[in-house]
Parts: sequence; C-alpha cells; structure tokens
Amino acid sequence: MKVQSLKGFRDYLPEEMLQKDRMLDSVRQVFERHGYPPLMTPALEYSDVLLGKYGDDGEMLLYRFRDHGDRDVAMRFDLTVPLARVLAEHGEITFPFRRYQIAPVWRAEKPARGRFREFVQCDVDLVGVDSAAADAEMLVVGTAVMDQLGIEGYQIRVNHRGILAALCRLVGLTQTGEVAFLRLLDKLDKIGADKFRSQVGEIPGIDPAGVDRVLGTVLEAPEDSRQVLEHLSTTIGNDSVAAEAIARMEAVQVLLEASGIAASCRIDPSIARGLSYYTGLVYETYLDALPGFGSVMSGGRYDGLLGMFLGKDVPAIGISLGIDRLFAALKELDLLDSRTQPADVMVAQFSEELAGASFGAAAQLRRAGIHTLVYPREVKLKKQLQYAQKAGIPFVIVIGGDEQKAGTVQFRSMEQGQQEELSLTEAIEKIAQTRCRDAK
RNA sequence: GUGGGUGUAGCUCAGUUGGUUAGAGCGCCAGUUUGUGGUAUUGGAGGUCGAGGGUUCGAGCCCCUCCUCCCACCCCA
Repeated sequence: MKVQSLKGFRDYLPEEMLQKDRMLDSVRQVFERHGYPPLMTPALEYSDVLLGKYGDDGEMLLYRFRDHGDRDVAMRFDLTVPLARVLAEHGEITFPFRRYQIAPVWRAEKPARGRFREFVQCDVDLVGVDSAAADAEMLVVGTAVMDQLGIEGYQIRVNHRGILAALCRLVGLTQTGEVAFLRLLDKLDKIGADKFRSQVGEIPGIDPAGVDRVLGTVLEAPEDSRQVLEHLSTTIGNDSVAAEAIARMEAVQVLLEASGIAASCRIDPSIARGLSYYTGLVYETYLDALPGFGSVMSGGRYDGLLGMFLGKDVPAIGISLGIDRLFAALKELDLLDSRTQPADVMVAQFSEELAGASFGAAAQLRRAGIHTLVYPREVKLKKQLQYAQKAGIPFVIVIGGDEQKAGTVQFRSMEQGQQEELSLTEAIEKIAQTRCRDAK
C-alpha cells in the first residue's frame, strides 16, 4: 500500500485547519452581512448537467465516472453551473435571487503553486438583475471580504466584455480568432508589446492595421479609473458596444466611489477573462505581494449561462474566491494568524487528587463561553506551561492545594508572564475582556 | 499534457574523485533534586538515503524506469 494522498489533493492538519476555518468564518460573515444566505448542492451531478458548459478544455478536466447504478456522473467543477441547475429545478425561486455557497470543487488539472485539484470556492451571485447597482454590489462584497480577511495590498482589476469586443473589432475579428486574440491580450503585460505584435500577427483573419490602436488603448490607459474611462471613450467610444460598456462602468464607478472602495478597484482594459460565458463586467483580484500567484478572487456578469437550463436568459453576476489559493498565498507571506489552539485558557492539572478541581473550574469556564482545555494528565507544571506556551494558549489557570482551600486560582498570563491569585469569577472576567476572538 | 530541475531524520539541509557502524542545525523526548513557560546546559530517540531494477568487489553518490515536489508553457480559484 502506498501511504500518500492524491496529487493535487491536500490535508489540512489541525493547526492549519484552524487558520483556514477562521478565514472561512470571516468570508461567511461578510456574505451574510451583505444579505446573502447560503446554498448547498451535491458534490456529484449528472454529467449532462456539467457537460458543454466549460468548453472542450474544461470538459477534459472533469472528474467523471459511472456510479454503482451505472449513472454517468461527474464531480462539480465550479459552483455556478450547479446554481443554474438549482434555479431551473426549483420553480419556486423568485428573482432577484441572492445566495452564497462555500464548497469544494474538483478539477483534474496539473497542480502547481497555488493550484489544486480539490479546492474550496466561496461564491456569491446575484441573479435576475442587470444593473450597475448589481455590478457594483459584487465589488462591494469582494472588497469587504478581502478587508475582513485583513489583506492589505490587493487590486481588483475590472474590465467589460464590451470593451474587449470593441478591441476585437479594431483588429477585424468578430468570431473566429477572438479567443486567441484575447488570450494574448491578457498576457500583454507579461510578454510585452513586441512579442504581442509578432504573435498576434499569426492569428488568421487579423487586420494588423488595428493592432497599434489596440496597444494604444490598452498600454496608454492611465492608472486612475475615471481617466481610463475617458481614455477609452476617446479611443473606442465610437463603437456602440464599447460606448455602452463605458457608460455602465461609469455608473458602477459612481457607486464604488460612494461605497469608498474605488481605490481597490481599477479599470484595466487588458483583463480578458470571460472567454467562456461572461457577457458584461469581469474582474480578477491580484495580491500586490504575489502577482504571479494568479487571481485569488474573480468573476463577472454572465447573462447567458443560466438560460441553458431555464430556456430563457436570466441576467446574473457573481464573484468567486479561491480560499485554498489565498490560504497558500497568505501562508507564503506569513500573514496567517499564528494561534494553533482554539483554547483561550488551559487549566493545569496539579495532581491527580486535584483533577476534580480542574475539571470543575473548566466546566465553569466553558459555561461562560470560554474555550477551555484541561491538561490531560498529571505532569510537572513546567511541562504543562511549556505546552501552553507552544500551543499559543494565552492564559493558564493552576489550582493547587492552597488555592483549593482558599477557593481561588492562580491566573497566569503567558504573554506577560504575570501571575495573580484570583477567584475563578474574576479570572473569567479577565479572559473575557482580553480575548480577541471574533464574535460569532 | 510538454520542457528543465529536485527528492538524505518531523523540518531546513551537508555528505568530498563511488570505499568501513550516513551527519549538522532546528524540532521532539528526558534530566539539571521535587508549586511555574519562553533563555542556558546535559543526555536520548529518530533515517530500508523517494520506489523498483541495473553497473560494480563495493552505490546516498553512476545508468534506466516509475513516483513526488518545484520552475516555465498552458489554463485557472
């Protein structure tokens, strides 16, 4: 037997899981604070439900097999297509429909740094509304998540499919070649203008005359979002689709400014995601410190996808956060909360005879809502304190013979190295005051 | 999936032109005389050298195959 987890799949040991759960709690809180309730769907879907939604490339990455009833099934590849299935299957749902879903998805890709075959996505979607308010709301939620996670130095780069369509038209592409062109455009800042020019020339049907205008539009885009919009309307504003996109982004920009998050969102005409089903706004989030790590949170407007099951177009917009990638990034940057124990306080076990006193105190602490751990056997105090210190437990309570007689406890702050004799009630108050656990 | 690298104690790594019982630091465990941590000090446990085959009198070191992880391409959360 090979004792090894599958390639691209990973374990989270308790210490890491505590950190990951703290992140997930934050994400959940932010979603609910913005009025989104949770949805849960199965890990497995009929293959038909998932097939034909991700393009040929995506389809090859599905984990697909036959179950014991010989049903052709596949593991969910994302959370958006299952959402579409739910909307089509449950006629009682009315719009606008909001939901969030935090769940693992599976993709049989080649694993790499920050890329796994099993990873948890955190999705919020707003279905049934096509408006600047809906667009802006996604960015409001997205920035709130990043802020709640304590992440400084990130940028949500925002674009619109209408801009991309106009750029394609500049080089004479309408349908064929668009995908190849947009892929190159997406890599523009990586490969540079010269490589872009030479590689773009190989796309069949391309009109080289427009390439410089595209480069001018993208490369000369200013930093400031407002200025980008002005720049875009002078360069491609005569294109009616682009004009519409610019107008929408202007309306969104007003709401971002009103929300105080405009600084975190930057309009960037080279963001080309949305090769599959995106129809309007698209966005990707990069960490300033790890630009090569890939997007940690992205999404966009997809007004056509839900119609595949419903038989009519339903506008929708969503955003998806990859918690495992973000976790890996924060770990690399050493930005994760270092606490490795959920306990606020450890009650030492002074002696076997006094174990009862420790258990009694622990019971009272827990009744007061304090996360409490009792050292599980009688060893010298030195050992017990060492354990508390290594585990990052901030307080230790010792009840020895003297304390038991006096009805008190020794209350020690591990961080400050100070100790005082208190009543248990006083100790409980002290812990409740100082601990900085997030309120549930 | 393609190309390049990598793989030695729990972790980070050393290991000389192939030559006897494979090392260090950190971590772990136990002491430094018995009611208290982070420092110091002493001792200890722990490795079929990624797996399998081959060359050789002899392989951690050379060759082949497979696997892992890393980097690039590709794609994405």
